[in-house]
Amino acid sequence: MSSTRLREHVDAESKLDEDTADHRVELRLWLRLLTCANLIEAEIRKRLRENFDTTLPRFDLMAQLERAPDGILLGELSRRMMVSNGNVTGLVERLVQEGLIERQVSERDRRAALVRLTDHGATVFAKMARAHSDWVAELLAGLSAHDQKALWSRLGDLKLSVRTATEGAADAPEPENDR
Amino acid sequence: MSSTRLREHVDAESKLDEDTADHRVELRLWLRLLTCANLIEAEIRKRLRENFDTTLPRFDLMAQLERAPDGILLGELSRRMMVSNGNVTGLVERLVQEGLIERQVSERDRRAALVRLTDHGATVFAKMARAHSDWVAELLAGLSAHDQKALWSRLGDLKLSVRTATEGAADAPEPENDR
DNA sequence: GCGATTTCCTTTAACCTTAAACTAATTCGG
DNA sequence: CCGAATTAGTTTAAGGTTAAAGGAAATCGC
Repeated sequence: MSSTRLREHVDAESKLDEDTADHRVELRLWLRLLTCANLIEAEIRKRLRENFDTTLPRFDLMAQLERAPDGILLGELSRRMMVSNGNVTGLVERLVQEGLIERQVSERDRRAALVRLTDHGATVFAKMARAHSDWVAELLAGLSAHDQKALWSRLGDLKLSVRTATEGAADAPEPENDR
Repeated sequence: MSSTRLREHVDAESKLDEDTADHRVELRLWLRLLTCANLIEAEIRKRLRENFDTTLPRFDLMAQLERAPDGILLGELSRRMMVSNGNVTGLVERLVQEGLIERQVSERDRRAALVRLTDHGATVFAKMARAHSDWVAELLAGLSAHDQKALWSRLGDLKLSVRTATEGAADAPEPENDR
């Protein structure tokens, strides 16, 4: 009844204090989004470790290579994975060590290096990818197909909102990981 | 016209191969969720670094302390932050070093240690929290209030789905970060 | 051609993160 | 009381991550 209850409806007032707006709704939304992503990610990391003795970054890297049978440059790889160059250097090093991928210095540009899955790597990745896919489906099983599509669509809006707010004056195509 | 176009409508067939189901929809949803979370998180990390010369984990830790003016045990802190004990040990070490928080060994249990914000830490955190809140609102500004609520609600379903799939036989209350 | 610039990648220093092993203090069962 | 089990934190080893600096090769502009 008192003023605190009323304030929600007094647009004239709330618009005036933009500098002190609390943004409660946005914060809760962001925290929940983060919680969801972290829960799923943690579970997938755990299962990758337990079942295949590997990590999510290595899996992600191999997933990129699987889509590029002819190999891919390190720079392009780091762009697609949205991580730094130095990061890829280390990941590639370890995966080569494990015999899952191979590096090859480019003929026409000796700065550049191509990486691709080895046969063994492709075999291993196929197994991991199937399991990974099943796990994700299992974790999302509580949502109907309709809900999944609705959520996907709303996340599309969110992605656009973030990109718009971030890319100040840019208009770069940007990597599309999720179509 | 051809069979590929038809297949989408042939339920009898798709239900039969559950073992080889491709889970395309679920995978795309998960990838998009991850992309959104990563975009926002990366931007916030960047701004925390540029504006306050700090990191997201430190900010998160201080946010927990701000909600517990009387201090909090390290174990409880690691539970609320959903990270390992050892992780908290290191973060606390650095924040103490910076004079933003203080540690105090418990009187009644000399294994346990309380941490709380220093006055300086509280002042600094207040500034960071306001900025952080504004940033999140800015990034989500492309969504109407209605869309935000709808997304929040769908993420609630998702969270439940993941928790259900994860907590095999458990029934723990679980920390609630986003209410 | 050739110096300046750009591009591709690696290295470095610092931090975050975890699982597993460990230390020290408390509590529990007799 | 005292040994066993539990609990609170720390340490360690390994890895992921970044920004910034650096090295080497290619390209650009005259």
